[in-house]
Amino acid sequence: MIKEEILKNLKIVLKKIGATDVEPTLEKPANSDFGDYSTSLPLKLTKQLKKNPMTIAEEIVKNFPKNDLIEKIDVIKPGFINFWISNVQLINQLYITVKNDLNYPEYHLGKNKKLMVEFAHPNTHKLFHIGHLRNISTGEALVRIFEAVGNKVIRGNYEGDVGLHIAKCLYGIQNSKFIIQNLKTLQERIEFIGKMYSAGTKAYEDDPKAKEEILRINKMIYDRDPEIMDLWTETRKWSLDYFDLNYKRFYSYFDRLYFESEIHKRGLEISKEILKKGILEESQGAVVFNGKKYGLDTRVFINSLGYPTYEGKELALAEKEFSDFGELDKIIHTVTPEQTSFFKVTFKVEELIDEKKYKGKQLHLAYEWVKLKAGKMSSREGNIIEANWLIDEVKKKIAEKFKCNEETTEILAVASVKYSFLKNGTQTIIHFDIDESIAVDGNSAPYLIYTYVRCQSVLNKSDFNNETRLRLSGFDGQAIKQLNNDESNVLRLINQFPEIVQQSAIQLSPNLIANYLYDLAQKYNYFYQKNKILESDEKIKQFRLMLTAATGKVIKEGLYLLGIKTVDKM
RNA sequence: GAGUCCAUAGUUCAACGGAUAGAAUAAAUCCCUUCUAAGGAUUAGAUGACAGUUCGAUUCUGUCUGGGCUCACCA
Repeated sequence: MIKEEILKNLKIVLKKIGATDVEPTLEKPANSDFGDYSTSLPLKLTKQLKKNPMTIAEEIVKNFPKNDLIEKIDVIKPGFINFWISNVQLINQLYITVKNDLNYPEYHLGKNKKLMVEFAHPNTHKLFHIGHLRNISTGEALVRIFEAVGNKVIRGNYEGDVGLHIAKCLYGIQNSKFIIQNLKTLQERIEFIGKMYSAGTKAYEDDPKAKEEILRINKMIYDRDPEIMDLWTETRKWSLDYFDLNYKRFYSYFDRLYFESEIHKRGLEISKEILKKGILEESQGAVVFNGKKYGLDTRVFINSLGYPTYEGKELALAEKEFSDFGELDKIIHTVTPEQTSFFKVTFKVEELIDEKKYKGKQLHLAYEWVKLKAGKMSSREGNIIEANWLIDEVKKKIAEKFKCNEETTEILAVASVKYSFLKNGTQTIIHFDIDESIAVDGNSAPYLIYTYVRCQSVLNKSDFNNETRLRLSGFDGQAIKQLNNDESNVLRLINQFPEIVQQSAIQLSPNLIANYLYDLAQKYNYFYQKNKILESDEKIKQFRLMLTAATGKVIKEGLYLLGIKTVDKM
């Protein structure tokens, strides 16, 4: 990597001119007039070296080793040094991009190069809504990005299949007098349990008797009472079958599904053990963690009925997750931000249980909500947007506009929705409006995919093949002199791709890749508009075909990292 | 009340402490016998308020204003 090379050289130079204790830094200037990389080191060194920044800059440049990676080094007031990568190097990288598999710089969260990304987290008997879709889009992208930079990543998914929400749903079913055997399709079944959950929730709030009954059902589920088990097992399976279809539709899968039903017993055990050890304490009939001395909230681990809460269960989940796949460097929990207090507390308790095993090993990635522009999404108000419903709506929109076949329409619809989530930072609350939010033009997946298709189309019309690519290995001189601005912009962006991927891993930010791809597509389309490819002189034509091939490859690979498929024809 | 996250064009979003704060969309104008116009070009528009740190602040710190979320037995 050129970046590393420059940094290495800067380090040597700094030592030479007597600057100590400074880590060299390189920035990527927003404005391309300022080179491919730039550093503001001279400005930072003025105090230490007691010289003015321009003098320091000149000194650094004077001592900077000559090499053919760098074409030009500029010093610009008040004290920036700008580096320009040589065309030879850029084209060499372009060649590598087209010819070989893309190679990303590595990034690891620890020595084992192994982590778990825990995501999706739908609860059975409840709707799979657009919030889950954002979660799964984010989680899947993170998994692929971390794999790309050299990690073994385990996909975990913690699904809630016991607890009050289930009891509410089952209560609803028992009181509906509806014969569930009459429900034939999965779709009907899913809609049915959705309605029953709403009915149960309403009864729980409005009717004290119903509440009592629901609590009884809840207890029966925890105790695996035969009287309720059949219904529980059957309806649970409906949900799980449905989730499987969803995961498939969104191009995701999991190495391990964790269920609350499989861990709540152990959660209770652990909570009781650490109560004895004094980590937890009794209070008002419940077992709680008193977080005050750590500046944390007090939270309940065993409720006064003797059942483990979400917190209590989490202890067992952590135990399992950290033992199922050998030693992990990190577990990334992709969960909404209102759980921040919950995770702070459970991480702390786990650390108190076994510092060596847990401390610093977990991270709560608080990705934000998808909110409705007109009010909140709430099951009580019945205005939750189901994930599949949204995709189907977008699909209709795309079918109208693009008139492509079913398979392509499906891919574009999923791509549009995923991309519209992923182009935002994880911390951004998405204000959702069905008419505006899933744009199919502008900064959107169809735009990127269209650009990809355009690249393929050009290549297909050319004689571009392996042989001509190989002939280009000696590509230099003449063509380089003719490199114009449009070509240069695309070329430089293509060179940045591996670094962008690494950055997005470091910052846990898939949106960096999304924005980069959009930038690349824009630059390529501009180039395409202004420059003929197939009708140029042979050498230029070959070079432009290389650019086209690389652009297509990078878009496809970048979209793959975001969990988005491309098509070859639109 | 305490904690936490957030505040950028009309709207929806970008911007590792750097240089002229980028896009999309909405508006106007222009480019189709075309390598896919599902595209491209041009014009106009923004950092909530006040201090501080810094050579330099949208970014860091403090106060204020306005929001979201959380703070004991739901998950």
